Amino acid sequence: MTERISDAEHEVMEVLWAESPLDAQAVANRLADRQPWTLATVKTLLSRLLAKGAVAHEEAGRKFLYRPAFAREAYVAGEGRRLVDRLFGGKLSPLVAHLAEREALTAEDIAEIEALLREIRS
Amino acid sequence: MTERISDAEHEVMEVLWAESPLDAQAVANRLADRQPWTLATVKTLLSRLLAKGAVAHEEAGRKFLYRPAFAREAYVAGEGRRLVDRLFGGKLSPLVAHLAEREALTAEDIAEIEALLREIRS
DNA sequence: CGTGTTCGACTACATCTGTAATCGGAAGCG
DNA sequence: CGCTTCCGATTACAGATGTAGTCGAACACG
Repeated sequence: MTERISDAEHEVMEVLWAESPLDAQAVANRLADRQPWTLATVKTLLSRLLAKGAVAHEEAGRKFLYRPAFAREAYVAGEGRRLVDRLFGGKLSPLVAHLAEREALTAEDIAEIEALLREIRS
Repeated sequence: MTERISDAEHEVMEVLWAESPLDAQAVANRLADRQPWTLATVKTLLSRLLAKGAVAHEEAGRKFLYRPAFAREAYVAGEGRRLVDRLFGGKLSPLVAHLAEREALTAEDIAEIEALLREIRS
């Protein structure tokens, strides 16, 4: 939403986008192989996300089930826009140019993007 | 460099990338129409950037002249990569797809990117 | 030479972030 | 009905960040 999501919080969001609703314990479990956080840490992050309105919780007995408050698509689009605005004056082509120049897009990547553009143009 | 640059610090970097070397006062002046920061704030940001190794200073009499320690190109490429990694599993095409879908690229934008890709492919 | 000006350096302080421990109440076990 | 356990809520605390004031030294002006 309007509130910015930090890196650590983002990790939690990814888990919930992959599967939800989940309780705190479950979220911590899915995070286990990516991050060395304790359950307490995950709980804190969930609370903060809740306060920021990035996740919603639903009471299930004595515990909460958390789910994202918006789709990953929306988040990703927002972050992408933010970056493109900050670094490329809002224009997409320079981003493509930069990454392309430095990262050597595979032929497949190029084909994919070209197909995309063709579709948009029509 | 390895050190992350914050949003406020980034604003300062932009000024220096546009023109350098500049002393603190000059940087504050160029920032004036973008940010309501006082000279003191700008000085703090410059010190932090110095500590992070993002700018270098050269003594000129009793004052310092600051200049970026690396090209904007490098910074931009790094940030772009960071975002693409975090949000798109390192693949560029989904980013293009998302932005394209939501932002309605102009015909010109599309042509530009296509030209770019054609060039890369060859 | 004295005094106001100008710098950078240092200090300040609230908020956000990363990371976690503790506390009080509810639930379950015996 | 007690004791253990599990949960969310509260508290903790260091480092980063946004934003800025103060201090001591060097200069410039008169």
